[in-house]
Amino acid sequence: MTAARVVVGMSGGVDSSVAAAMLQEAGFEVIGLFMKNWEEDDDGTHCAAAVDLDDATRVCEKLDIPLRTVNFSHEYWERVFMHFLAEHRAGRTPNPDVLCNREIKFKEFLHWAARLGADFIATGHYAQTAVADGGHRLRKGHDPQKDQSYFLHAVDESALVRCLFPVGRLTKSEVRSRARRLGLANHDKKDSTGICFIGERKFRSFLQRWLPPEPGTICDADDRVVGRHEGLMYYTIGQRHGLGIGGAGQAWYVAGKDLDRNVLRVVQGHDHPALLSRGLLAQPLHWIAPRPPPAPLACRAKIRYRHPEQPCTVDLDDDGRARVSFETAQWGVTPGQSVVFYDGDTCLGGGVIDQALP
RNA sequence: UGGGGUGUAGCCAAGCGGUAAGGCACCGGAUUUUGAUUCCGGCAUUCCCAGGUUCGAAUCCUGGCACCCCAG
Repeated sequence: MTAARVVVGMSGGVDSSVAAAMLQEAGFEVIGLFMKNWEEDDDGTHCAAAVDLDDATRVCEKLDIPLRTVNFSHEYWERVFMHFLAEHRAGRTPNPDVLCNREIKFKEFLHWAARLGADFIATGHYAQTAVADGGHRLRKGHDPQKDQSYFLHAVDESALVRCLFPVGRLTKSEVRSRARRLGLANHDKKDSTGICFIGERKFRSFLQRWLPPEPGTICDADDRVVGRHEGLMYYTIGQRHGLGIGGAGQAWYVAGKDLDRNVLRVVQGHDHPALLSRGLLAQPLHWIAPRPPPAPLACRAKIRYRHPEQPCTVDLDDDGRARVSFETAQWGVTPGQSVVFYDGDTCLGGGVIDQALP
């Protein structure tokens, strides 16, 4: 009998490298795939993708597995980046990586692998899958510090069926020591940050390339002018730096945006009540399983990546919009970001925050 | 023009004869597969200017200059 074939998305980082090695050890026929989904821009300094391809190539040579490359830049641009820009234009703060996973890594990549006759695809995500009640579930990664299920909550269950996350049952340090034992050159490579496939950027000037400035005033809660902004789309709720407001008292934070008047609303002090929300509305929603769960649903929710999950109750209205009520008020609830629901270690799904409720 | 007050980093602001606190902003780094938050580090050889007293002045004295407030 022939070994199952798996295509591993290789980023050039440790996690996907170790994932490939683990699958190989487990007896799979492993094929590596390096995705290039962003065309280099004028910066010139961002040759990181070339370094990453280099690292992926060396790892695959070491493991003696074939490495293919593919370019989904067009799909990324159309289905992820356009939406990313539209959301910013609307004054919201999108999470492009959530979309990237749904549209590119676990859709385009999956289709591409299927055409190659693959039985599965795999990535270096810190997440796990499980079968329960006859369905596929998404579970948190074993390492609580690295769990990336938040970014995967929008992936369709039908895709999860064909996904493997080998490093999901390891901790980051276990992954690194495995890489070291395997003699992988990238065992000590720094974790990647910034938007997936794009990398770290000076965010405002990056956005400025597509969204031209629309300067206006910055006002406090009493509508007094305290500064000037360059365009509402460049700021996000809870943001402190980059406002340029000096003077007496505590630091200033972005509390809201008045799009009609082009006014950025700020408040003084991290603990200002205007930064706290008892609840939120989210839409559209994506449920993994069971979907949708019976409402009202008592569970835990994350408002952003790497924030402790919060006990809450989720109610659904007729058009499938969620109303989330937290036990304790949450800081900096931001429209455009994802709210992701958990039942223990199971990621139930989530949605896009539409509105923070006082 | 009289009377009072104030002039310390981009902005607030302590200091009141012993060799420039702190906060905000800004910059750098850490954390981070979004954006934020958070954390750590940096940030006035100099206190409006010019003289003077003193071992020693941002602090005292003299004279300017600027701004603010109250009178007119």
